[in-house]
Amino acid sequence: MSEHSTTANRIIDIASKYIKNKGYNAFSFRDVATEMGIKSASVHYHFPTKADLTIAVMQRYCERFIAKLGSASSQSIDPRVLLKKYIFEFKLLLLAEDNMCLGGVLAAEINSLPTEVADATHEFFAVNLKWLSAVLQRMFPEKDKEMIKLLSFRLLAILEGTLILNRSLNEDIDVDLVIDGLVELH
Amino acid sequence: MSEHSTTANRIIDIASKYIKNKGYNAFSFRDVATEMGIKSASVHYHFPTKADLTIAVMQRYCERFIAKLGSASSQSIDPRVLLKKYIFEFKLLLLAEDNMCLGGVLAAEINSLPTEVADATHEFFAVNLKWLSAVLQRMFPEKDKEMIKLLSFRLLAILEGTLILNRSLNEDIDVDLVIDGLVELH
DNA sequence: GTGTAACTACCTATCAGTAGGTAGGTCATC
DNA sequence: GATGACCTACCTACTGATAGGTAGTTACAC
Repeated sequence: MSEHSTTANRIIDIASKYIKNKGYNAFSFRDVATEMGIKSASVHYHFPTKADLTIAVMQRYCERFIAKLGSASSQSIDPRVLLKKYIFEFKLLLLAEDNMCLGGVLAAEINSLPTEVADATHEFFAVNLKWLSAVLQRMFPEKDKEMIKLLSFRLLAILEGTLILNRSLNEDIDVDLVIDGLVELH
Repeated sequence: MSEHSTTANRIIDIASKYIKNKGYNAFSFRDVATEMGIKSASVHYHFPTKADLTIAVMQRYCERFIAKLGSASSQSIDPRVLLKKYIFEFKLLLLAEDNMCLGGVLAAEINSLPTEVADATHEFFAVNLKWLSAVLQRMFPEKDKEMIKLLSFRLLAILEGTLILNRSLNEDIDVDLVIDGLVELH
């Protein structure tokens, strides 16, 4: 559980927006500081390095999503409902601001990221795939683990791919539409 | 038809590798020049600005792909064969070096790109979708244009999404596997 | 209740490094 | 002698980061 001051949280808010928008390598402490109305040195006070700030952004992003999702294995809830919830929260939380996912942006830049940031990005996707796999396995108990892994991978790939395409084509095609009928078929 | 000297072509080769790897904002003229064994000022001689160089990279990338694909509407070829060819060339040409697509990397950074570069990225995906739509329409003549557009979009989204996920998860899941059985079902 | 130490949240000023880009020179080839 | 392909040398702008200072707050000792 990360605990940040209100100022630190505002910094994370703004940094999050900038990273989603421009990527890790194109945002700067000065960007964030200027929008905050403080100096870049003061941002360093809250987050010593750029990597520290980005990790904090990614951690909060990840934590909030998991908190919303809840347990993937809670037997009381229909996995089909859980899957719908996943898409719903993905759109609501992760795509808030600029219709883009932080994980996707950082993943594209992964080879020019500090290792700790790259690890945080890796972790984000790993957590997502784990959750999805648990739900899909409950939906299709007859399928083997490899197949379930592939289905989760495909699902997440479509989500991230849709965002990338929408962004570069200036379109706004709904992920629901792109995913529609994909899972039920199997 | 872009016509470049051998030096210019080598610069494009190296720049292409760097952009795929690190993205637009994390590669520099000095990177390219050093690997070429020349000075960064000499790279400016061939490509006045960073945007010019990146556009040249993207243009050659796009041209080569289209040249390999051939016409999507040539009635003599089974569209199913054409689609297989698309995936084949996508893997062979576009993913050469670092198993990544230039379009996907640039798309993620699109809001921090010079407009001309953003336009070239847009163009790349537009061309891809157009080609795919033509082929899919021949495969499914009964489907309306909107549905065909959606199917093309989904296909390309999976491809780009798979690359993004593979990259950040350090996996190497084959796009064929992720796509398998997707088109035939419809 | 005053003195003082510690802490928080900022500031100014500055650093070394790197970015993209330019001006002007050299030199071989045609 | 013009051109192409490079060079040296340099510029300005910006990057992430650090040092050291300051005002305001809180905590505790006397």
